[in-house]
Amino acid sequence: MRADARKNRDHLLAVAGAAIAEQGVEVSLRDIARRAEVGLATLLRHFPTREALLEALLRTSFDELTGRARELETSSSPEDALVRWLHDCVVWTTEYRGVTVLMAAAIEDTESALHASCVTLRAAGARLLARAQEAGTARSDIDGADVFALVAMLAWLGDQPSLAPRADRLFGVVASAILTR
Amino acid sequence: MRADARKNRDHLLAVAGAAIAEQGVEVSLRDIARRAEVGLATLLRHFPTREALLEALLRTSFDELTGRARELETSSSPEDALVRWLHDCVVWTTEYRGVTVLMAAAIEDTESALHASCVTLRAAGARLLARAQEAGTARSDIDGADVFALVAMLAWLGDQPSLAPRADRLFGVVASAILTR
DNA sequence: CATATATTCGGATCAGCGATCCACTTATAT
DNA sequence: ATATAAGTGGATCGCTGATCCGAATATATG
Repeated sequence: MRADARKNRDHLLAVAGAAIAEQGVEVSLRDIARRAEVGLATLLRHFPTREALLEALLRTSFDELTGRARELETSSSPEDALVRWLHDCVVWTTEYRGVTVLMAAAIEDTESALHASCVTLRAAGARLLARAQEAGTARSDIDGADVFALVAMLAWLGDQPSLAPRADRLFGVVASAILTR
Repeated sequence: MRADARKNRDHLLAVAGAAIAEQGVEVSLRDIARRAEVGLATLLRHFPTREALLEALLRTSFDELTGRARELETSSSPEDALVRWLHDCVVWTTEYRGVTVLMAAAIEDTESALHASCVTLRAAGARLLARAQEAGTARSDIDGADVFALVAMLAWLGDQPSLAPRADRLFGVVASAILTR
């Protein structure tokens, strides 16, 4: 990649991160391009879709979350590990208002730039769930896809201004439903 | 209202219902107007916002749901009444893909045409919850707004094609979390 | 260093959206 | 039959993301 292109790409990512933090993932791509003092076409060549832009922006976060899952797998009791990781996931999404809908769409769309990351995340959750289930502390009638859906639900809740104040309490309610104690 | 206007209004409602059933509540208003063989301006005069159109379209459903709540209040045990009504609410939203987001936005926006209906719905749920709480069969650390949020979460889940297959099972999980048995 | 060329850029354009304006039509009351 | 109030919808605005292509430029080569 040419040096000037690399510079534009990096700059766009930085600006996009700021814009999304302010306005959520549905922020106008034109706005991002304007704020980066770059043509819209330039943004769209580097990141042909909104998903592609997000994938580049969230790659680090995704890696951190899967790493966190591995870490908890050895450092905590199965039930604590599961609940803490779910909490980490939900908290993380609050930084990217609106990302949940895109992730839900991506996990079954193999063409989406976010697909692989979402599948990896779901697998990490499934491992933690299986561990708790083997220990007998998580209900056995749910699977990794259910956990992914539950996280998505709670994350979506946090995205809705009117419902967000309930997010913490309802996380507890849902967590208590997953555990068998 | 002039007779021709009334006719247009009714026709628009019928067409809008069909269009929304096919494409969800985010269907293009221009499309609805086109299918009704009417100018976009005409649709927008009868229903100045998407919320206003939905309000007219869903008024009957809203009334049915609140009526159903009253009915269950006398015909079923407190816990059955609560769970069945929640289920009715979630099932109902599946007919109007995407309506959950608008309802979540409307419940705190007193300007929204959907506001009153949402508040009424939340109150109906709060009554059923209180009844179950008094009977000691629902956890006491949640309130009507929490129930509204839980229904919204589950309804949203049903709107996401990739997560919808889990909706039934997770309804059960959430329901079991509300009840204290 | 000068030049060739492959890459990158972004203004211009397109079709779509909801919102608004206003000249025109039409139902209805007198 | 006519006056008038009510209703209509084409045209236009600013916005969105997508695409095209002539212009600008970084870089490799002579």
